[in-house]
Amino acid sequence: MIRENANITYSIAAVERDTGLSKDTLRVWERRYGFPTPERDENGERLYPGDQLERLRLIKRLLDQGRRPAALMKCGEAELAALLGSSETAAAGIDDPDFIARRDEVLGHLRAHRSSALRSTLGQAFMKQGLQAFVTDTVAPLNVAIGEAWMRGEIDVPGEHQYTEQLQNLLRAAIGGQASSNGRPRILLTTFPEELHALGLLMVEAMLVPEGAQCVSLGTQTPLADIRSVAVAGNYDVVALSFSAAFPARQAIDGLLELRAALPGTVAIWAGGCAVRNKQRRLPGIRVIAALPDCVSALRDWRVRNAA
Amino acid sequence: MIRENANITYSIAAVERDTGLSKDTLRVWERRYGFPTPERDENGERLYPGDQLERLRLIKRLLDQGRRPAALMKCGEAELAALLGSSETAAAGIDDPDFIARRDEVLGHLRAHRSSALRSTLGQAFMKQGLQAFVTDTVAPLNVAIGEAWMRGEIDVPGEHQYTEQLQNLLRAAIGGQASSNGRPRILLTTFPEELHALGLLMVEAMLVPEGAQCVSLGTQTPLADIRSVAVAGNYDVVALSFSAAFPARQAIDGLLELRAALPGTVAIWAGGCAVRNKQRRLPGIRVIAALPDCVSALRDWRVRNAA
DNA sequence: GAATCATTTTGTCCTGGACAAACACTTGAC
DNA sequence: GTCAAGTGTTTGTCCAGGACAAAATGATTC
Repeated sequence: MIRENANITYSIAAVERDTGLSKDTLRVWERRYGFPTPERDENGERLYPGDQLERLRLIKRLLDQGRRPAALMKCGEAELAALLGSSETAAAGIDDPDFIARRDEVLGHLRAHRSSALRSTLGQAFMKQGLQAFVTDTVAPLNVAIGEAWMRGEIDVPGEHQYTEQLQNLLRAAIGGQASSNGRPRILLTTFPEELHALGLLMVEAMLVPEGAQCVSLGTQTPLADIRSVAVAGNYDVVALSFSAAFPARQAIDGLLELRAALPGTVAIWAGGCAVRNKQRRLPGIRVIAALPDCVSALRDWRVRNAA
Repeated sequence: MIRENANITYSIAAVERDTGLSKDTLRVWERRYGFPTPERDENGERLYPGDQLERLRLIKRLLDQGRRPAALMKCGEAELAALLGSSETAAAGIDDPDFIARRDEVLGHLRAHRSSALRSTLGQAFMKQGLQAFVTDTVAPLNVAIGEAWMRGEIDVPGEHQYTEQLQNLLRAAIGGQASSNGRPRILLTTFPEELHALGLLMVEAMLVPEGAQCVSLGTQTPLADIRSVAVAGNYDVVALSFSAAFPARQAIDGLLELRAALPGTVAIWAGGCAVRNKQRRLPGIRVIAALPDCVSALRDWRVRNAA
C-alpha cells in the first residue's frame, strides 16, 4: 500500500472527481443503502473518510463491469476484491511468460516512478513485436493489469498518468511515422459525447494505419451531428466508434442506429468495445468489432467488397 | 455559421457537459438573474434551446477571463462579443504578417476539416521556426485565435479536436526526438487537480527539452500529496506547475504555498499561467513564469545558481 | 433461443433554503 | 503610492427529500 489513508477526509466534490460517481448518486446511495456513511463538518457538509473513498472506487469499477449496486453494498471488503478478480482474468495473453515478465517490469517502474526506464521497456516491446502485435499482445492486457494494480492500491495517480503519457508518446510517434495521406479507406475515428478514454482510439488507429488505411481521429466526445457533417464533408469511407465498458449499452445502440440513419449507405460504420459486444444482431448495417485484431479483418472485408 | 441551431433542445446534463457550468450553477442563475430561461418538457425537466446554449458558452468563456456573472447577464449579444474581442488581442505576434498568413491558413483548414493539410501547415511552421520559436510565436497566439474563432461559431467541436490532436502529435514527436535521460535539471511538470488542458504542459515541455533539461510530465490533475511524493522519490530539481485563466487565483496561491512548505528547499518550484501572473510578491520561494519564453530564463538562472 | 410485457432497481432531476468562499471596496499604516 | 486588514456583496456549492424515467430483471409466449 502506497496510498496513505491517514485521517484525511474528502468533500463530496472530491469524491465525485475521484470516483466518477455523481453527487446525486452519492447522496441517494446513502439514503437508500446506508452506504457510504460520511461524517459531517460543523456546517453539515459530508466528509468522506479515505477508506470509504477507496471502497467507492472499487464499487464503481465493479459497476462498470455490469454488477449492480444493491448487491455490492452488502459485500465485505474481501468479497468485493474476489468479485473483481473473478471477471477480469479472461483477457488474452495472460499466460504468456514473455508478457508476464514484461508486465511485472512495467508495474515495478510505475511503483517507483522510473519514467525513463518505463519508456525504454515499452519501446523495446514495441521494437520487438511491431506496432500491431505490440498493441494486441502487450498494451491491451497491460491496461487490464494496470487497472487491477490501481484498484489494489499498488499504483498511484501519477503512476497511472505516467503510463498513459508514455504510451501516447510511443503510439503517436509510431502512427505518425507510417501515416499515409491518400490510402483507402479513409476512416474517421471517434467516440460519442460521453466517452473519455483517448487511449482506446489511439490503439485502434495503431492497428489500422500499418494496413495502409488513412485514419483521422477526432478525439473523444464528438456530438452526433458533428460526426455526421464531418463524415459527409470529408468524404470518408468508414466511421469507427469506440465504447468503453462504462458506456450504457442501450445508449450506444440507439446512438449507433441514429447515426446509421443519418449517414449515406456508402459510408460504413464500425463499432467496437465492451458495450456493443454480442450486439451484432441488434445493429443491422453496422460492423461490430469484437476485439482489437478484428479491426484488421474488417478492413480487409471492406477492401474486398469495394474493390473497383 | 456552421453550427445548425434548428429547433434542437438540450437537457441540463448536456448543457453541463458542453459548457462546463454545473447543474447547480445553471439552476441558480435562472433563479437569480432570470437567465437562462429553458423550456420544460411534459415532465417539468429543463430543455435549453440551442441559442441559449450558445450564449452560455460565450458567458463561460468571459467568466474564465475574470468577468463576473451579474454584469454579463445584462449584456446583449453584441456587447458580449465585443467584450470578448477587447481583452484577448493583447497576445504577442498579432501584428506579424507571417503569423497572420499562417493563422488564416490554419483556420481555413479547420473550417473545412482538411486534416492532412492542417498537419502539413503546422509541420512547415515547425520546420521553419524550430521548436521553441514555433511554440512561442505560432502556437501560443494561434491558440488564442482559435478560441476566438470557436466563440464566433466559425469552428466546430471536431475542428477544435482536430487542431489539438495534430498539435499534440507534432509536439510529442518533437519532444520525444530530443529527450535526454540524464540532463539537468530534472523537471517535474504537472498541474493541480482542477486543471484540464494538457496542451499548455506540452508547450512548456517543448520549450525546456531543447535546452537539455530532463522533463517528466505527470499529465494534468495531480493531487498535491502525490506531487510531493513523486518529487522527493524521483530526486527532482524542479517542480513546474501550470495554471490556466479559469483557475481561481486564491486557490493557486494557497496550493503553491502549501506545496512549498511540503517540499525540501533544494527543490525549486516554478509556476506559470494567467492565474499567478503578477503574484510574485505573494509567493516567496517560488519562481513565477510570466510568459512562455521566461521558462528558458528560469532554466538558465537555475543552472547558474546550481553550477557545481 | 428470441421477442414482449410487467416489475423492480437505479440514476437523474426537481425546488428552495442555507452558507462559505471569492471578490470588490474602504480604511489605516508604512 | 503600495500593502495589509476589515467590511459588505456576489457567487458557487451543498443539503434534504420527493418524483419519475430509463435500465435491468424476470416471466411469458412464440
